Amino acid sequence: MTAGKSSANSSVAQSTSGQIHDLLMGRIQRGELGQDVRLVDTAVAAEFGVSRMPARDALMRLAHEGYLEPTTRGFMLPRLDHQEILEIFDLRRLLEPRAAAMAALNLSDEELKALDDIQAEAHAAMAAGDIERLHRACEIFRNSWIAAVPNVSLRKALQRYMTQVQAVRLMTFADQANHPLIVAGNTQLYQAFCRRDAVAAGDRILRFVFEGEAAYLQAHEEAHNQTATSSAQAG
Amino acid sequence: MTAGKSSANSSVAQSTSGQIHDLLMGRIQRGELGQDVRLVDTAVAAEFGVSRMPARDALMRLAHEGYLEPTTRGFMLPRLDHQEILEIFDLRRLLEPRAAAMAALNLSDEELKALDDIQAEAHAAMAAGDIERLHRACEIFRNSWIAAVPNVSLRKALQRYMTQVQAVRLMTFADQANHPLIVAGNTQLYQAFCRRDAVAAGDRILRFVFEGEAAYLQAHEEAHNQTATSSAQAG
DNA sequence: ACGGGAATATTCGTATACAGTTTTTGAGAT
DNA sequence: ATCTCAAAAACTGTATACGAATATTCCCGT
Repeated sequence: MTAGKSSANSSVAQSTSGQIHDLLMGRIQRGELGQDVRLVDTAVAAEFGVSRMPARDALMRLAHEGYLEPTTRGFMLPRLDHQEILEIFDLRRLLEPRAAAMAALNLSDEELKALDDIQAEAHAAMAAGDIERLHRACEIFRNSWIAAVPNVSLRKALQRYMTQVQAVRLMTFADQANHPLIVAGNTQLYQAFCRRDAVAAGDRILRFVFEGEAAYLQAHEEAHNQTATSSAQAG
Repeated sequence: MTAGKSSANSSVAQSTSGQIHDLLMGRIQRGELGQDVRLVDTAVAAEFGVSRMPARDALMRLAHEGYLEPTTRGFMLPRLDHQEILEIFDLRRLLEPRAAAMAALNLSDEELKALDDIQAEAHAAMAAGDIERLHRACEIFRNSWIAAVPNVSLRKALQRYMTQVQAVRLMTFADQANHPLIVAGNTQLYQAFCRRDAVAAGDRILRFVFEGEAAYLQAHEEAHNQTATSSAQAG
């Protein structure tokens, strides 16, 4: 709505710290940060050719927004624990059906076309077996329909759980068996949007969240077993 | 879960900026900030006897969390417009029933006792016709049961709309006819909590939000008419 | 060789300073 | 008296500096 109220939406950043914030968030969103990299304000400042203060502000802001986690030695990607992820699934079940329903009534033809395009991209990525590309396409698909939610407060609330959604996606995409489910789910959601069928859109996204939770639980289980066996081998 | 992960829960703050953040948030929560006060970092720093940096950090953090709004000259309470308030009612209808249901299953006997005490205080305030005191009591009642919501993410989401709740309360409390409705509603909610009746608690809070919206719409209408007549008189 | 503890290094939080920008103030002109 | 424009004040953002806390390293004793 208003132009540059907050730089959270990739709009132009006015201050240096805002620019660094957006740049780093882009890296986080694109998965360019390994799970073990430690972001230290001095290093970030040196990279951008500024003093510690803007870098520190950007890092602290990202931490407060939940995209990074402050440690005693630098900032790292948040190692979101199992419990937290489950809690956010709970929240998403409360919010996303209503949001999708409202989006169904509000999406413009141009926005629907964009959703169609990115769905085609997702299909191509799946066919090519390119997980990274599929991940990006799903991210864009989700952000696109969320952007059409007219309730600003609801929209912002959803955008806050981007990190959780991404983390879950990264875990569940590892199993290729999940890819068709995800793409088909998005296609059904898109079709509901095209029909302006708010009820179907809400139902579909609710099923989507449930399926996502199931896939996450399975991936979590497998990761847990793997860790157990490997540590058993080590010990 | 973990002890001092974030200082958002009134836990011990480690750094000066964290302490200032918590103190200022307490003032915001208790409604001690007028709609026109401008918080400037230098003034805050002087009040707490520190330099600008911790004060600035605290203010910016509060702004990023949504409790304050940055302006060209200091930070102010976010000025919610009509549309935004209605949107947040929508959000509250999605979140609060589930939150109250979970709180009903999670409230300890001590917490229930505290709710009972603050309800007695609310009754006394209503009998005395002390709007300010009733406002505070309702605020404490609400914060108390929300504090018992075990889902951390959901709890934080609810706490973000404190400003809206307060603004609505201030408007609707002006009409004394609303006072019995509010106190009676809280009493029913408390009784549902005591019975560990999650369904009744969820239903009750949903009705509460609807009633709050109706009262707000009426107050808004009246304020609108009053403005129209006064401007007509002036013109 | 291995464990413990002190010295070192790294990093964080805060203080102070300065430049750019915007709002307010005040003097002068109409 | 009011309007205009310039000077001043206030505020923000960033730079640099310093003390404190914590991790790391290295040396020494066992």
